[in-house]
Amino acid sequence: MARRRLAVTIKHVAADAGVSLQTVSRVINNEPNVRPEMRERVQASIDRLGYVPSIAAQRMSGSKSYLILALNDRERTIADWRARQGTDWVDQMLLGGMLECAEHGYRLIFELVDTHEDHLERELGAALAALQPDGAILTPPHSDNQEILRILTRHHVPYARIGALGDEDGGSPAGVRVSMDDEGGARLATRHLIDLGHRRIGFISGPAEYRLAGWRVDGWRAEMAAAGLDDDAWLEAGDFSYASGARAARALLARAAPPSAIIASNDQMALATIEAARAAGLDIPRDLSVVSFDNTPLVRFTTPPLTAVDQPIAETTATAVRLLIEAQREGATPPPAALLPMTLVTRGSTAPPPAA
Amino acid sequence: MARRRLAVTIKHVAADAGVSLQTVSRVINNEPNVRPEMRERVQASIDRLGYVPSIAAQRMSGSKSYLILALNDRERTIADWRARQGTDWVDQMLLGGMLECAEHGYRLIFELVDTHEDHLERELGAALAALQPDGAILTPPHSDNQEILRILTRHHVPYARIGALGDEDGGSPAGVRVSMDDEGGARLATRHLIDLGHRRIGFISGPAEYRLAGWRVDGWRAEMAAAGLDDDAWLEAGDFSYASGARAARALLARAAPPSAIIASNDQMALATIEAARAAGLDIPRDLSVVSFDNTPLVRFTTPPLTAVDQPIAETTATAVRLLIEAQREGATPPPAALLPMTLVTRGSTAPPPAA
DNA sequence: ATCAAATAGGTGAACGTTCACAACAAACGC
DNA sequence: GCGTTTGTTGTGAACGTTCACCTATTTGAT
Repeated sequence: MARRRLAVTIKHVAADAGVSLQTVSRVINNEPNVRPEMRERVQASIDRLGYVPSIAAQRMSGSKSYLILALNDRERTIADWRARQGTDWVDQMLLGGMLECAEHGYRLIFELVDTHEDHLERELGAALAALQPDGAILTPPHSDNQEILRILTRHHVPYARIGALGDEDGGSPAGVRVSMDDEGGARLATRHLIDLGHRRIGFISGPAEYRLAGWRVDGWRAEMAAAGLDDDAWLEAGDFSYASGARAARALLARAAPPSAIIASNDQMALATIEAARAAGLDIPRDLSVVSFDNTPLVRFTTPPLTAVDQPIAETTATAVRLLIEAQREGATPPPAALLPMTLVTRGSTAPPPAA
Repeated sequence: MARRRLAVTIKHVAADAGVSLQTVSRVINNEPNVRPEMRERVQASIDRLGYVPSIAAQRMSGSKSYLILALNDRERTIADWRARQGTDWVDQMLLGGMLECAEHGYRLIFELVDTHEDHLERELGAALAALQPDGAILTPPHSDNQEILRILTRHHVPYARIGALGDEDGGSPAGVRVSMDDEGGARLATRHLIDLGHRRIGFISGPAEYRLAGWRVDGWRAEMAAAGLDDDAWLEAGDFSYASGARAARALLARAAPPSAIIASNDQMALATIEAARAAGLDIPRDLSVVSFDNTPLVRFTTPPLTAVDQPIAETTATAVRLLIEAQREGATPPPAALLPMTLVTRGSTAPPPAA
């Protein structure tokens, strides 16, 4: 089972170029105080031998580990995966983060921990001690988990919190924040419908415990008010599930003055809305316009394909990674927070309202 | 910027327990020749101090890195991600592999490399040298890329090839193989329809260059033949795209004796089949039964929800990881290949054929 | 009782890299 | 011309762990 040394190390390069280890190290890390001709000679040796520094050894001697952890809850992730739903954000998140990492020579590690109180400290601590990452990325609901922030701080691991728009991170100034503009997205959708001529625009909200659900309602309300339209008459509560969306859509369509357009706070509820409308004999978009939120692959294959507000999920993680890495360069003070805009993807489910 | 030493190391444990470093190391790695009472005492110190071995240091001294690479093509991955399609397998793959890794104290790293000839050697080599992983997982089409296999072999990194069912890996016996039983899945779907009473069962195939597409056709053919049914009359070629599925479905439905059931080789073509049938005024499942392949989240939200053959994607990666890790234990000789069964998920799109 | 083998534990070096510091040369101020 | 700064290179130790080897102690066979 001899799996021994054939890797080319810094020593080989040093010998080949006829310089000391330290000089090679300086070239690798782009440090100053190396004569250009020397630098070239060393670089030539590096290229010729195909030398690549060992991350393990670098980490050992106090340098970076070039690893960034993306923290996720083990149980929830497993449950989502078993149910084959709701994990779509995972690959977008991952890819966004990974590509940005790769860009800078870092690696993203998707770390699953048990976030229950009695295991969190041990599991997260173990992961941090074992990998010694250069940063961590937190997604909701962990972005607001004070215990996690505390542990990260104790281990001196800088973090980026995603989707935590609030300023309430009183005692934890160590992290950067990256958010999506949920309110702006809702405004986009609402304005699009108003521009098409709609006056009665229904809204199916998400569960109150999700702060982003509230922001989406806020955006719709603000735009309705700006256009002088009554809003509260057409608000129905959902909880992001298909069933709740169907219920809310039926309730809206049963109104004395039913809306000519409906915005659903996520894709599943939008799909439910389509079905409910179809069951009521309505044609989309002739009789009813529907706008969705999230823009998962689901909504491109409905009939008609759904107009949807697109969340920049991948960009969010990418931004988090970038801010984290930039913060490592000493002297740099990156902005403590970033807000990413949402966009509206117009497809076939929206049209002017039926001539009344 | 002092980011210095507060980590608890093996030295602290040794001092605390009053033994040598080596003894602690023996306890950590469950090696023999330690008295039970000694082992207990050391373990107690470990627990009390919350010690976790540093993976970087372990790797340094010739032990494992506890990292497994999941190789993917950078360009294709990025393209898929941009298009927001076809990446669903990514998270299933990742999660399956990651959970299995976590189970054994390993980590899965999703590594994107440029697989174009002139960059492959350098990029892959750099990744292997930098991370020194204990194994690599290859998915189609990389499973059959001889250049990749060669590089991995040269770096002494064991690998698992997914979806490479063939025995044609002449000179590369170092790897294990994990495949899904595409043929068996197609047989399941076909038999299900036969059991429901269908006699004319159409099949929409995938592109010929995908070997799995051929295996699916084989399964359908075998089962049809076993039931004494004519097959070739109801085979239409598709290429996994929505458009090709629509074309194939229309062709099938236009036959003089149209099929009472259609199996599509993937989900997108199944969706297209539904639309084509609906456009032709057919009710599903009353007039036409439809079975899909892949079982992505898409098909749970159609009307009706689709009966589908489920691919054990996550289980595939998990198995690959398990075989890879088991192979590390010396003396162990894991099976060189595993074949995972597919299952049929019965939903609302299949029913007995209309009484003729 | 004697000697060989097995078991339990310890010691120093090694892994590949960077850090702190020393050494030397060149450039600068006066 | 002399001390001082600045730039360039080298040296030895350190990081945290395991490996190879060594020394006791215990066990067992004769």
